[in-house]
Amino acid sequence: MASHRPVTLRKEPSQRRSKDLVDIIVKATTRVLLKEGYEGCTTNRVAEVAGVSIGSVYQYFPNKESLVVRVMERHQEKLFAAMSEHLATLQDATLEQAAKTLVRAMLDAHRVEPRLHRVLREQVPRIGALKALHERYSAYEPMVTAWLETHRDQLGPSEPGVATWVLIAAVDGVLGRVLVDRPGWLEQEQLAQELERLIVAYLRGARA
Amino acid sequence: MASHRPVTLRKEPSQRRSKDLVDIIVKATTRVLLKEGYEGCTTNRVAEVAGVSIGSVYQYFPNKESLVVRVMERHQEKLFAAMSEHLATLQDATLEQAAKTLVRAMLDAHRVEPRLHRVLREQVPRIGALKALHERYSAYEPMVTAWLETHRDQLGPSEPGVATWVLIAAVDGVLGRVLVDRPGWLEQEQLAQELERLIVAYLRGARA
Amino acid sequence: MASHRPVTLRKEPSQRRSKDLVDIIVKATTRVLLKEGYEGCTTNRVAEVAGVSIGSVYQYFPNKESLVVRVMERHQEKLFAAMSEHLATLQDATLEQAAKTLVRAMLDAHRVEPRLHRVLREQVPRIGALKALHERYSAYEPMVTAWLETHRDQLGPSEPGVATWVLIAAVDGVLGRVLVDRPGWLEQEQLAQELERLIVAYLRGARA
Amino acid sequence: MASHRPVTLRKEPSQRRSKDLVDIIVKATTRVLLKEGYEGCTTNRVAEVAGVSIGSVYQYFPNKESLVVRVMERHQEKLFAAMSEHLATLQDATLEQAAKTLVRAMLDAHRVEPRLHRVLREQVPRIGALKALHERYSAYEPMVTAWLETHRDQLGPSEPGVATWVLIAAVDGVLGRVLVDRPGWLEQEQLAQELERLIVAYLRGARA
DNA sequence: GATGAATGAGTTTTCATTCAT
DNA sequence: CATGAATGAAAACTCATTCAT
Repeated sequence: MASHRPVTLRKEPSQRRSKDLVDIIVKATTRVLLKEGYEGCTTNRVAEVAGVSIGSVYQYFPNKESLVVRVMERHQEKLFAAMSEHLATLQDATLEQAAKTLVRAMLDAHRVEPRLHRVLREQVPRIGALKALHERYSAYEPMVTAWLETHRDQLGPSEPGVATWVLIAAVDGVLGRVLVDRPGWLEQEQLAQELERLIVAYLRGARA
Repeated sequence: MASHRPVTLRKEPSQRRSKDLVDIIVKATTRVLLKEGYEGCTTNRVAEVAGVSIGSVYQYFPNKESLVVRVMERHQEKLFAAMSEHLATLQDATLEQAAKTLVRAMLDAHRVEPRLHRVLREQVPRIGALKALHERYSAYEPMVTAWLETHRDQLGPSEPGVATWVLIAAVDGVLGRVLVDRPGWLEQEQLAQELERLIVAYLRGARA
Repeated sequence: MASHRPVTLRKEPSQRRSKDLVDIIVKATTRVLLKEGYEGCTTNRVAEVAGVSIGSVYQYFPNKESLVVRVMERHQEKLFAAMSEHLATLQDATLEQAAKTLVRAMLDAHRVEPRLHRVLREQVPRIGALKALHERYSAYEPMVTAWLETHRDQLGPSEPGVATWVLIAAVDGVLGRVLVDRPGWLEQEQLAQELERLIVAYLRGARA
Repeated sequence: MASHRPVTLRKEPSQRRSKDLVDIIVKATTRVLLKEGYEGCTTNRVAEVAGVSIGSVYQYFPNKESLVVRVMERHQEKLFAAMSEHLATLQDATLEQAAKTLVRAMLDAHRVEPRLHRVLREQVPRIGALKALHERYSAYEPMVTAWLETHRDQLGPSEPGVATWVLIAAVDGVLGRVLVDRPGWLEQEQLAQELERLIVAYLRGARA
């Protein structure tokens, strides 16, 4: 189904000039992705927007997918940076503070480049890519799990690993849907509060 | 970006023979979607798999998208049927029972044809379609909201409308992620329990 | 180049009902030709507009071209009728009267259904058909030639046969161009006068 | 009816190689147009005859029509060149000389590539194209009008502008018909004489 | 005869990718 | 290294025509 093709750079750009080149191409890909969507994101168009010859694109990127993957990676890095700042303060937080922190972190992540985020989520149809997105996106899971483990006494019956996974999937699911169906809500305090409540309640655990 | 093309049938199949034809074509589309993904789902391939001439496909379907939309609609109908059975019992349920019901309903929906569900979620990149999917998918929201409204006293501070939206987005988000990253979990009791706990806790509401 | 396919009716419609049918189809073809042009004039569209099944169309017309040819023939008949009335009075006319008559005749012919006339001239690309158009269109040439032969003494040096041909081609050329480039002129007296002058002058003949 | 699609080149061929390419394609289009007519002139056939990949055709030509338009333009240029030579001598001509010049000019134009000329006239059914053809074709009208204006005293009652238009339409009509119905006449001196007579007579003006 | 569902060869056009310059 | 002309497989879609009912 998903034929597996290479998505890594053909060669690491070593010199200054080639680094710039790769950068320009990735930025152009982003721009095209935003303006024309995934379907409209043709390699020739990217080259044109980058002001670079199509040959130069293929010098570094083995195929079209690798371009998009690279855009995703860049985006992830930014997300991760945005979240890390928040999550660094997690360790000594109370449950309420932790929830607040996590929500702010994920909201901030979604605010980095919401339109790009949305395009990447919706329009990038390749399975492999989507999975990769999830994996990298969850690179901070361990931080959350760690916190849960050191606060197990205050928590309900869920396993820290599972709870982390469920929590992040849930919050991310809500945010993803907000992005598509209710973009305005991203800036509303009420959304943050609902999500905090969701987290606190779930973690504190209501025994049935 | 998302050029809007018609997605309704060219003409309603009236005779027996044409109804069968449309049915065969939709089934073939499903099969191709499953085996080759959205990108591999070409009109010619669909015709071939359906054992029907390409012209016959275009007799009823104005374009490729309309094929996929039709598959989605069929799937929705099945989902909705699967959920409705469960949700019919909602009205007099306690909070715990309601949570259980909702989770079973959504789990069942995801079990109807999980691989198709996944492909439709992941591989159908067209915005319009995705939104339509959400809308139809949420046709049962009112039932949940209704329940919430009649049990407001047992609930936390969230508005019923908002709570429904958040809840469904959250559970759906988790299930969607399960589908992609942990397909095995669909059959595990633990997942259901976590989700029930999530729902009950959120609704009962933990005041900070 | 122009593959020669049959353009005559499959069978003469004998019964009243079939005559009506053929008539309806031809009228529908005309309508489609006018509204959508030659390219948009598909057999299925014609059948639809005629409110008749496509099978019925092929019952009488062996192929698409034959439809258009039939429209042309009908149009010719009308033209011819329109002209004949005028030309019947030709025999005893003076040169000036004859010119006037000829011009009125051809103008009237072009006024019968100018838009259809134009479409037939411009949009019907088939050589065979065009030639047939010319031939039938010139069915009245003999009348003109006859007049010329009985008034040879008043005329310049041109051969009656050649003069007729040239004259008709010239006037028709002007009118065809008027139809395309200056449709408004069709109703202007000045055009008629210019053409009369052209005819009289040419026939009276200016010896160099 | 006449959907308006772009007919200009996608990009100007700059390098030697691409200029040749465009040239080869246009020539191939001409050849196909001549051999198979407009209907048979498919882009794939053109590419094949040009010995070029279909992709290369679409590199420069946005669609099929633009190919034909380009052929027309080339033809016009040749016509115009052929006529200009003759018409350059018009200014000091007597009426008889002017008529001769005009006829020679138009005859020469029709002799440049009579079969192509005929195909372009007959087989190019698109309205826009036909009008454009007329306009470009009449680029020399002003020269004729200018001559008429400086020789008004020798002329009959017609307005120079109108007279030019009528004259050219008439002669062109005759020649067009010759092309289709009597191709042999193109080389006959008698045709030229008739046309000269037509022109002189009309311009000198026979008052009714 | 009439119907209209079904056909499928044939069109236009795109776009990832290569490779000669 | 960079260029961008050239490639061509493959996609979406049309429409004249047939033929089973």
